[in-house]
Amino acid sequence: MARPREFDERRVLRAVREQFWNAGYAATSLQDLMRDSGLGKGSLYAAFGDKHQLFLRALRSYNDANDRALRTMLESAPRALDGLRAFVMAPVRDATGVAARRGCFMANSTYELAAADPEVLAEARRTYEATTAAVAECVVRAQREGDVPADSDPVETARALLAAQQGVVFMGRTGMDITTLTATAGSLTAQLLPEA
Amino acid sequence: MARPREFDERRVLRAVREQFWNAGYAATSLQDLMRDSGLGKGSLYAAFGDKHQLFLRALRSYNDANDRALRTMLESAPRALDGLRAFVMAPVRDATGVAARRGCFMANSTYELAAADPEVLAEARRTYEATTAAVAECVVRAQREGDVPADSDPVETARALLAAQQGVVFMGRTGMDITTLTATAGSLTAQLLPEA
DNA sequence: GCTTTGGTGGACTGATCGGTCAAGAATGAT
DNA sequence: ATCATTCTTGACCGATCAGTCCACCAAAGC
Repeated sequence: MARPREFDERRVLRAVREQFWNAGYAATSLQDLMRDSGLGKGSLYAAFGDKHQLFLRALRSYNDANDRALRTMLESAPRALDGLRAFVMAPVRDATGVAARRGCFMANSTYELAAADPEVLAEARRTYEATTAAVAECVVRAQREGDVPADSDPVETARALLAAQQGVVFMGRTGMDITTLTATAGSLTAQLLPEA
Repeated sequence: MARPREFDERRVLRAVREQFWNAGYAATSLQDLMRDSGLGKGSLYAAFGDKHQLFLRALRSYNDANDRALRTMLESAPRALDGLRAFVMAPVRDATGVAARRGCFMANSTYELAAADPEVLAEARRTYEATTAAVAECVVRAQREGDVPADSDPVETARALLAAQQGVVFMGRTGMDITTLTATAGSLTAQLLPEA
């Protein structure tokens, strides 16, 4: 029929996501996106719509990938309690501290845009509800395994763990050194979850 | 000597801070600042320097005011433990949820700029170290009053409480309804601090 | 090999950005 | 009243922005 696309959509989305993640939405220009994706303006617009739609595409794919990874991690943990601990400690998993400074793409976007951008706000809510649900499910398993008190509310516990995790993400964003940050995350984990 | 200023510097800083707080740095234009402050471009530049310097001025004055308010609150608490609880619950003090959605000016700014702006990063570190110190001091008092175990490290405890508080701030920013948010904050407080 | 279809990339546009500057206005000093 | 000084205002600047558009081109069907 006609000329086929010369680019891989996923590759483009990945490049674009890195740029938005590093610099934020407003501080990323179309020139940056063209450079990183290797595409011209016309191609970007034809394939993804305007800057805002492209951003949402990148954000959603990031969240979906994250959600899948989280569920895999939680489900594959030998004991559910280990999964919950790893969840809170996830922001400090990179021992160099680079990842901690970079933060979470969704969290960064929420802070920058959620107040003024309904679509980003909706995506934030959707994502954190999905995360809460996955963690709550893991809490239920931990209760079955006898590691978490049976009388605690799984969803409420999940929300507290998520808030704690995001607190760690935030402290990382302030440039706190990774050693101190890891200690803080560990201290939160120890107090919010039963000891082994 | 010469013509006196027609504006009150603090009034201008307050107006400017509100705008930066509501919209963020990049999304605030000089026109917005002129409208809200009532000043012309020339006056703003003569009095505060460029947009970035003006932003830093607003941010620092916000942090200083916050720090004073925090210390007053902590010191005037009848029992130090009450002060610590109030610290974690502060983000949900406004029962309408409006304040929770708006978040914290310093946290918003950290997420938007700290990765790329060394001055904002430095201000973030300075602020959170000051906050940690104030909270740690209050933890020491709580230990003296017998409400917090004497063997826990005050600074480490303070960092965990700060991270938890910022986690609550973040959840508020995602638009979580104030009732759920308050429950989450309460649940964190209950687990991180001894019951009354 | 010609036509058709859709992808590509860069020139172009109008708007808006942050920042400068000069001319005028208001004041205190003399 | 006059002058020196500082503040105020808005016109103006170059740069950059997101977004449009079109000439060109590559591939598939005939």
